[in-house]
Amino acid sequence: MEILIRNKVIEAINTLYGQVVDENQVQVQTTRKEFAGDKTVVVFPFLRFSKKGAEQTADEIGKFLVESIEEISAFNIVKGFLNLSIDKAYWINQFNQAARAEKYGFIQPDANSEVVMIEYSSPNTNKPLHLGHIRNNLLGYSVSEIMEANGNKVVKTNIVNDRGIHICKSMLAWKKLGNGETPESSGKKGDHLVGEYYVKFDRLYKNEIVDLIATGMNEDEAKEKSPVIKEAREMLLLWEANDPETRDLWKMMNGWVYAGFDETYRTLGVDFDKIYYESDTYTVGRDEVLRGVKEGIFEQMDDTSVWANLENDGLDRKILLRSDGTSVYMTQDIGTAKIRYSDFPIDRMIYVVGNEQIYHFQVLSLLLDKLGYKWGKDLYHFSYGMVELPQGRMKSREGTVVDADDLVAGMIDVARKVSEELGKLDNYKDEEKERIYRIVALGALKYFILKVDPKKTMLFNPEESIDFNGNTGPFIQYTYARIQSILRKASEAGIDVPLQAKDLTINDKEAELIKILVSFPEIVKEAGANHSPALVANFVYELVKEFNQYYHEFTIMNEPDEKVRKFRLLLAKTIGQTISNGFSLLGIEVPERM
RNA sequence: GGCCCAAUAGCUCAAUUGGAUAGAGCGACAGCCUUCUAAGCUGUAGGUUUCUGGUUCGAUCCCAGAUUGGGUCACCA
Repeated sequence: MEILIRNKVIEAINTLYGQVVDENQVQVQTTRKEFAGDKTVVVFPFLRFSKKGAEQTADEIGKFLVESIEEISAFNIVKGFLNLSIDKAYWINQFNQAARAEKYGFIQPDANSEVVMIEYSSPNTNKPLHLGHIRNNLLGYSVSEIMEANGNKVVKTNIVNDRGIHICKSMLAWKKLGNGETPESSGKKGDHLVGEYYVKFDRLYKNEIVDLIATGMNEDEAKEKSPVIKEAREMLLLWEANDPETRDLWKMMNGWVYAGFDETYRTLGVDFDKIYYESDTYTVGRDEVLRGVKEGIFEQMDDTSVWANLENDGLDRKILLRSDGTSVYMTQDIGTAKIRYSDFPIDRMIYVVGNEQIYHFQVLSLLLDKLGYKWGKDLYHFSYGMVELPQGRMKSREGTVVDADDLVAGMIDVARKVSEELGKLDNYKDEEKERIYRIVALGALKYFILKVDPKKTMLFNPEESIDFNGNTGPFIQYTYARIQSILRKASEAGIDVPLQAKDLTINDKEAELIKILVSFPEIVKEAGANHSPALVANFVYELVKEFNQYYHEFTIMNEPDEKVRKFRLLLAKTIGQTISNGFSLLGIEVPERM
């Protein structure tokens, strides 16, 4: 409709004033609620063509549009804004399209669809997942769903950083202090257990530094000379040299971590189509770097370390291989990229990684380009903002890291408490109750995180638990549950919900609801273009808020006019479906009752 | 210090990408359950959109500068 209006406006200006205007000079937008009308054309930009006042120009264009577009029945003018009224029949027709489709607003991928690979999560195997990872995982999963709803073939991928000096640190601490402790022997979740040893290493290291400084060494030197850090470095060399004992220990401890991660991923409801491990890709990266040296793209120093000089690209020098020959993060990312492109026919690559790594991805993009990969230049770094606590950034040293598992468990406790107080589920089996608590708890957490613009830094206050009232996941789930309750009542009463609405008049509130509802396809598209789950979240909230007012103001089941009653049932059902579909894009489930 | 990013109600976030009187939730205050689930609905209070200039018919949005906060510039990841 907006496109039609835009074209007709261009036509109007051409016939009325003999001028050709560019398509993007014509602004058509939904009319703000406080004014009469459905669509608004901003006429200010056309005044220089008409050489007339705003009101008169609007009037002339308005008359033209009423004549040339059948669905436009009337218009009004406020200042330079031309508000067009569109027939309710048009909206009912639009509504029927929404009611008819099972996945309204979604585009099915086909053979010609682009293949989009989305990397997210990418944990290190030396510590458990925390709140920052949660934002990453939820965004990654949701963006994947959104891209798929936009008709792309999506491959969700995860690169596990399973090797490197940081992994050796936990291994070393476990070897020194572990006494053979395992997840089984201690009853601890594997990733948490390994995380404890990473912290223990840090403590050892710090103590050694303090001791060395006491002997008169300066800090930098102490950091280099500490025996335990030297041991860790030796361990990394042993690991890269395939030392069996080191490899076995590594495999065992990583195994514990993976079991822990799997559990957390399952709880969060995220998954992957293909998981890569840095231990498999870093050698490919190293070979690529060495090829770069041979071809004169990178330079090797006398100490054998390899560097990329990006000063001509406005960046710095970047190390690619250490003097001891071991790889760094960047080396691995080069290898992973190469392998991925040979595994899949990737058209677009999206990295869901925090904005602290903007520089890293600028460099990666350049390096891949220099190595001759044509896709290097247009990799997309989906750079999201940090999650901060009221005191600022999470710091493991200060023990302020919010653990992912603890957070989810805490949310479930709150959901249980709230639900028990309300007592609406008293007649249900414990198993069913627990299932609903989980849905609601995760709905609260996910919505809380996904409703904010991914680019922005967001604040999380662990002191105040996430709300269940107002603009929240549970509020939306609750509305969905109420709709299902109505539909159950209708079904019990033997009322069939019609498939289409026809031959009826709708009230203003219903028209308003339909207008919001039918904007969903546009929202899905925008969310895809902007990689923004927040747009979907805001849409669903607006829809639900409007529906709750409607629910309060009008009765559905008790409506005496059968035709109206049936239409309202269809309206409620369609809105329920859209809530569910919208939430599915966020990875949030909806309960049938709560 | 160089570069990058942000700043909107007491708090957490929106604002159709330059449009109309800047909106929600939380918190505060006042109402609404004999009525399809009150995790709901209604109302009141709350704003010099950090500041100063500029561009424009029109600026929360674009530009310049300042202030404040954050990120990043490692043989860490």
